[in-house]
Amino acid sequence: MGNPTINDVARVAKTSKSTVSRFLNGYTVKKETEQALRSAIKELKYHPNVNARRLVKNHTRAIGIVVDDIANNFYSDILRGIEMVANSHGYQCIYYSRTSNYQGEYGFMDLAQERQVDGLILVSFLKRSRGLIEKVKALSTPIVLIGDTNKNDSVSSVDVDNEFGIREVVHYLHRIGHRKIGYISGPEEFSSTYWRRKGYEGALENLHLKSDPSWIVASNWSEEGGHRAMRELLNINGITAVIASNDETAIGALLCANELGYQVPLDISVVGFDDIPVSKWVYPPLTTVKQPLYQMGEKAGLELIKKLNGEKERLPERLLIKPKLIARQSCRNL
Amino acid sequence: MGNPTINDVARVAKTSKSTVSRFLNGYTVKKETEQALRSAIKELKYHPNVNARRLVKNHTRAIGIVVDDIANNFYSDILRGIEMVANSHGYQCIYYSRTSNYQGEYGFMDLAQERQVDGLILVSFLKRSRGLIEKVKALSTPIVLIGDTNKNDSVSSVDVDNEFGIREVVHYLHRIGHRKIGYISGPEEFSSTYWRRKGYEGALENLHLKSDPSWIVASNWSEEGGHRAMRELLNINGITAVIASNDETAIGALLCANELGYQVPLDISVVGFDDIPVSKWVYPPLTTVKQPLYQMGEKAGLELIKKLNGEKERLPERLLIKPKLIARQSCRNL
DNA sequence: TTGAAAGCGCTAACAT
DNA sequence: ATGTTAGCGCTTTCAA
Repeated sequence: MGNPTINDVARVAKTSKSTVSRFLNGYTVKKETEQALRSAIKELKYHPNVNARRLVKNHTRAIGIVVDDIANNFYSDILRGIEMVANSHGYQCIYYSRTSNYQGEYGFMDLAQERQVDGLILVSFLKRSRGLIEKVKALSTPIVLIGDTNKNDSVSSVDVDNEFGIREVVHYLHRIGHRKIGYISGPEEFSSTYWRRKGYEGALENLHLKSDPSWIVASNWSEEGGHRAMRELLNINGITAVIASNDETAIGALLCANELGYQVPLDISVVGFDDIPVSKWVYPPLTTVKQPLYQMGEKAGLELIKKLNGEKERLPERLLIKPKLIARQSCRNL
Repeated sequence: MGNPTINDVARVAKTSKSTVSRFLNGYTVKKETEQALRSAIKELKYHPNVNARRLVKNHTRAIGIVVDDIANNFYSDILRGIEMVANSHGYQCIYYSRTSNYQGEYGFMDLAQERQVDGLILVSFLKRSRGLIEKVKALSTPIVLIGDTNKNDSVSSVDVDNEFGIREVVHYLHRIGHRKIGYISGPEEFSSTYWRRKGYEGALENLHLKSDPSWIVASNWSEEGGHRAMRELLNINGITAVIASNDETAIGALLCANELGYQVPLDISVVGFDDIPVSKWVYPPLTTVKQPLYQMGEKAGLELIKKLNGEKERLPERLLIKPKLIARQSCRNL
């Protein structure tokens, strides 16, 4: 009735279960026993029971990836990156969706504590609470964070260099002649909002460009939000460009400009952030900053695996990956 | 060094491990022992080892969800639906990404065979090969399919009623006066392409509308594809509406019409299928068919759980869920 | 209500 | 190269 076990295999192959186990684990056995083993396994349709193995080995060769919401496709490429390196190192990925899980916000910790996974990667772009960080540090399981990070957390993390990204944009705009640049900021619950705005302000200062608090308007990162923000910004006399802190907002800004009779980029330049797929389909194709999502996943995965292997030489604790400016057609060279 | 075990708990609570186990599994123990147990567990930071439990119980209370690509966000709501019912029945979800997994196309079968999960839900909208179906039927693990299904497969499945969806569209168009309707079909590797086209052809016939092979043009379901297809369709004399078999294609069609100087819906009506988020942002907001994704996930999850519980009364083997027409502004009432 | 003991399917000394 | 044995951490009879 039950599934065939290693004992059954041993029996039909006329050997002992240790030999079966050794064979299964890649140790060499005599040619003839190997033959017998192979045919026994085939005949019985034997498959090892990972639960038994995990119990004795005390590791799972699985890593847990916890996201706020599995149905949020913004992570997609990050997940691909993690899976890629995890698989190529013999690790399986198990996803845990934080919000949709009825075990609650910290339910993912059980994954580690109950020994379902050997390590954890937490991906979230929301600001992480002190409580979360403390809990995570108390865990004996190796862990790495993707997204909101802090130099002082003493837990490994990788993030986009948001500040750098926006700085690049400002410099680009400056290079092609813009001097009066507006900024549409994002929701405060995302840490990137802080860093991107910092990039904007810092770059203006570096370039000795004029700035004014009224040139920064907040939005909720939605298309409508971008639309509203743009309407305000367009009132500013002499403004020639606006930087939106994400693509949806930028698209809203584009639409708004259009409706109000402005031509982009002739009358006003706009640039976004993220490089979401639609950004190249809108009219005009949006100049934006491409997030190195896949690469972030790779780096985080690699870092976790190094930890799991107890390797000493590792990536910097807080790794910031530089995003890349994608110049398309939404900016005018003055 | 090692993690605390049930034995440690027994020792500090001055009782036996069987009692600890019973307590952990919800059996009642004496008031005092309960107290002792609770404080021992807390003191030791004890967490049960699921691998040991799974080994003896011979089930995992986990279901595997296998998708073609975890990074394809089209499934999102399906996953949400499955997670929802799975969690509320005490099951955990484990995701398995088929293509990105180096274990190969059938690697997901190990999930079941190695007893990592109690059941499997396979979601894919690509046509499934005979080989896959056979393998899956041979599995002793309960399984349900989402997406491409076949009445004769004798494996439970749920899918959208694609034929019904397009039929609704044709009837709607007919009701508002359209008589000459073009159709942009999709790639043959998706089973829905077949059913949707069947819906189009069947409805035309039912309504005694004229039809012509040249009114159906194939596309690859991309925006560019829709663009190209539309250019052809626009050459047809007297055509007043075109149905695209997905939203991206419909958006391409919209763009094409615009570029060629047609006004939508004044000069030509267009409707899509899927109701992807952008479809309401485009101009004009796209009339389309909303896929009951979340519901499909729920139904499939429920069906699997019934199987796992050995329940007799179950959903029909092949469950087709009706999608819903969302009338927005891309169709004109003639 | 509790404890003792057997056993889930596997791995890893240790011995041969 | 292989078999014997002890155990991984838990659940579940069975007896008390």
